[in-house]
Amino acid sequence: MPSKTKKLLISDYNLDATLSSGQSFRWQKLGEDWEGIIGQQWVRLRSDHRYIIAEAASPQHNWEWLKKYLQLDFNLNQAIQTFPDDKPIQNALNATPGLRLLRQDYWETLAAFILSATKQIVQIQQMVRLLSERYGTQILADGDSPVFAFPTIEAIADCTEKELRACKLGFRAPNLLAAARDILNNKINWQKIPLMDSTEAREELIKLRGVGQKIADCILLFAGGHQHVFPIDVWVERALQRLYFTKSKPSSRQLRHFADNHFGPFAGLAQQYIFHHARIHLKLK
DNA sequence: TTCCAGGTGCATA
DNA sequence: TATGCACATGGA
Repeated sequence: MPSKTKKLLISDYNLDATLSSGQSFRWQKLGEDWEGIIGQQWVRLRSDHRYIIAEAASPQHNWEWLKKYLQLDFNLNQAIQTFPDDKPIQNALNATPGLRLLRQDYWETLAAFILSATKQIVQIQQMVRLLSERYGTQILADGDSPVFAFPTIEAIADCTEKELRACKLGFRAPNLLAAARDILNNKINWQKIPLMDSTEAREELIKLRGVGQKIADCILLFAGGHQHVFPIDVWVERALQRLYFTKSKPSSRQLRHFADNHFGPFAGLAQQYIFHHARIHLKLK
């Protein structure tokens, strides 16, 4: 029977850390609950040690969309076994057990990370919210305020640069606009990206103005599920230097090489642990 | 007031 | 290949 609520069995799933770790920008914590938007669905989540309790705005025939987004079938323990046995990564693991990677929509991830350039996470959330309120469609929700899906590619492509700047995007506005229009004009092979290997997909994504390796890697990891991809941002760069290179100051090229060869097949997950650890626990800068 | 934020693109040497 | 800088906006 379709139901508005669902009890999902979990183990080692740290919902708080996962939803607040800078992968997705559409979640809000209200008391013990998380309210968020996944595609066209509003959902409220709450977790204890053994379950995530989900509540949707309308009765659901199946919950695969949520299971996929949360990656409930991902074997975290097996992935962690492949991590290097060194202090830094083990410390990051111990600091936030159960941190996971989500599997998000390609377009929304691309757009959000185009907006992420030199912005704090709270400000990215604000830009995404403004864009959604103004150019997304309203969706059914069971909370206190109206909720909007992230705007479609077409909706963004129809905007003017001025309208996007009015959503506080600043110099990111022309980049987001060009990305939407270039996708619709087939300037890049957008439809095939999910089928490509990571190298090919990255080459395709960085054809977009405002998308370099870091943003492309976030899309590959958070939307594409390319587990070995290791995005290096300022936090991760500082953390790697602090944790692994105490005596020398490696160039960003050397760091890139180190990251690609040190963390193994689930390097992307290792990156998320390092990022979260650096942001929450380490006094970097 | 000043500094800086999940970067990128471009100029310069 | 490496470094420096501009690019908007808002919070600390």
